[in-house]
Amino acid sequence: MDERKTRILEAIVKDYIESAEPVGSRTLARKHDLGVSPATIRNEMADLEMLGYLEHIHTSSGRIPSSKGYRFYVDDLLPPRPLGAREKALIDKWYRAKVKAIDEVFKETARIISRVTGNVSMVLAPQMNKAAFRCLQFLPLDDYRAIAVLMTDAGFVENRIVPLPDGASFEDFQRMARVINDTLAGVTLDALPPGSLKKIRAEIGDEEIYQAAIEIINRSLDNEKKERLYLGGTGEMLSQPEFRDVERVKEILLMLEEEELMRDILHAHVGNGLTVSIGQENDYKGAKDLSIITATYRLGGELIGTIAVMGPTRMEYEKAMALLDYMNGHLSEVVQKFRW
Amino acid sequence: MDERKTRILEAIVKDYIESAEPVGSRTLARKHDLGVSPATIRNEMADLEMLGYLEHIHTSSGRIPSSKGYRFYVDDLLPPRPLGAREKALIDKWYRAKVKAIDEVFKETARIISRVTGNVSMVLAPQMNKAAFRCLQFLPLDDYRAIAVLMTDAGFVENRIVPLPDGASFEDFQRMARVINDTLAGVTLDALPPGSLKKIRAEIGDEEIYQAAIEIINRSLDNEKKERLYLGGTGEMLSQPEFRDVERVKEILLMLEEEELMRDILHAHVGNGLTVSIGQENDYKGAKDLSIITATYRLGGELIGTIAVMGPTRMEYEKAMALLDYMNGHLSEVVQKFRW
DNA sequence: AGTTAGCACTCTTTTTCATAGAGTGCTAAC
DNA sequence: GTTAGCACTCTATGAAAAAGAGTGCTAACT
Repeated sequence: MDERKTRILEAIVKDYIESAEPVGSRTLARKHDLGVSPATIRNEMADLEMLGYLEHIHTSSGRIPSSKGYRFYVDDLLPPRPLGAREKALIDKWYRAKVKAIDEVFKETARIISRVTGNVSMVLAPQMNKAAFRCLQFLPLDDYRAIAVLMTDAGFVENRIVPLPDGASFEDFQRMARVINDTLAGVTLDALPPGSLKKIRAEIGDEEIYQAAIEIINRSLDNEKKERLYLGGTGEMLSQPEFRDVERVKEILLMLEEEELMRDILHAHVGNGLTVSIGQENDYKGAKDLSIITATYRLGGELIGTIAVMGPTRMEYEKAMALLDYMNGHLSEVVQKFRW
Repeated sequence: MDERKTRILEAIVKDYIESAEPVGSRTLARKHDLGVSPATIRNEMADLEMLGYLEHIHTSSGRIPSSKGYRFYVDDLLPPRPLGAREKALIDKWYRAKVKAIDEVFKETARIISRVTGNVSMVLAPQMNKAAFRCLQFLPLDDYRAIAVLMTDAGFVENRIVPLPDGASFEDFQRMARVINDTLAGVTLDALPPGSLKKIRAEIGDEEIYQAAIEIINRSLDNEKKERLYLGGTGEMLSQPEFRDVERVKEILLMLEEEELMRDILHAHVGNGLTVSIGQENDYKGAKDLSIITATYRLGGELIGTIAVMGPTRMEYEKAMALLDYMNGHLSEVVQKFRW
């Protein structure tokens, strides 16, 4: 990979990202001032194809970048470019206007991402079990039931209706809450230390109430393991010429509707900061011609959520990465603020 | 509209719903045993077109039903058919397997509807302000803040972080909660009787705490006026031949992403029980070639939510209506159960 | 040895044209 | 009132031709 090959590859990737059309040697020579003739470019292209950076649809159409080509472009050619001040200001303004509740932060984040990039965006809201336990309270409902309200570090409140076991009174539950609060304060929900359960059991005494307590904690965990997924831009996506085929669109929409699947895909891609996964590199076979960029946000060093862009491999990586990076910082900050 | 015209119109609508192709006289005569020749059918078709029940794309293609044609079909020709026992059993089973929390009832309802009808489905979860106030509680958070938990009749719990005004203690808040609970129990949130506010004010005494109380109630209302909208089947929809055109699909997806808009559309269509709105009849211009069927569910006579199917005017009305009717009853029941 | 011009060849896209098929509308006969 | 027949219209389909873009290779050039 000498200097010239690099420049030509870069030009091809850029052109293709812009035009969505296979790039030929002549056009390339005309548009970019590479200082060599189309013939030379053709030779270089043949080399680049041999090396696996480019692909050929058929004998006589221009080249398109392969996954490897994009990979090289993203890793070695893209200067990390921060988002422009104007865009930042716009985003901040949008947030201020739209966001009234914590839920909406995620929704609007997804919206902004899809608007700016023209692709599908996904936002995984913080997982409760990754957040630390803060406090558990009960509210009386009637003689048989109470509402358990569970709060975490990240500003989330979860509630659940729980039946009172026979013979237990609301006061028993209050006591149970006190014990649990004392024991679990600050503990991460997905890693309850085994000792703490024993301690709770000992403190509570009554076996039936202890079972109820465990039940509540487990139920909350159960539900919250499925973090909320916010999707945006399914309509936007159709502007991309690669989705002119309705069948393909259908496949993708069906995929997007499988929340479980999308969560799995996002989890698989989580890394440190920005992660780019290009075409073939994706594990899921329905995404072999898609690229996924993810960014993760943290709270106190602990990973609690993910935002992502998904689009055709021919994607404006630079823009998407800069945006994701910014939104990520933003989101971390917002979640931070909601911490108490 | 004599007997024969009616039969012919019915045959055309059914054929068109099934095939999505304009229906011609010859084919119609062959498939249905109408006892008359194609020529007669042609004459009748011409009449039906004159009367506005049928339409013509161009001189020599078969007829397709107009909005008026569908309307006649739906109103006068469709026998109200309940859902088959097998389907019902399937749905009930599905619910049992999938639904673990109240949220999921709505999500899965949307999913079932879109699966069965092959169209987009929408479910509006109960509005809090249509439900009756049940109880307000506070949980201490830190020295400056508390969590207000608001519960309603319909089984929903809403929480919100509220700052304690200067000089107020948590005990003041507890007292305030007591007053509010006593005063507002059973009152519908969107119609707080003016007298009750005065009463609360008098009881609380302290002006600042009173303001905080009002603030909390208002904020909750504010947020809950936007009931949750669950969407399903955007992928399913693409199986319909009328959506072979990507541009059209894009428009619809963009429309569906506008939650506000969708809510408005649903609200506009709400009636008693099943409502069918066909093509032109729709107010929103992006839905002029779509039909929307809605059903509303109630709690104690009060309307609290809506479920809907949206698809091309060429829709299996019979199936969709039967399904919606069943799901509706089901949902009313579920919400009822969650009542306390 | 690297670079370039030239040219034959390939493959796609677009256009044109002809044809087949489905359907209508009208007239005249039943 | 119903039907058969027929001319006419419009669409869909497919073949063939032409245009366009691009490659790969060879030979010439620096």
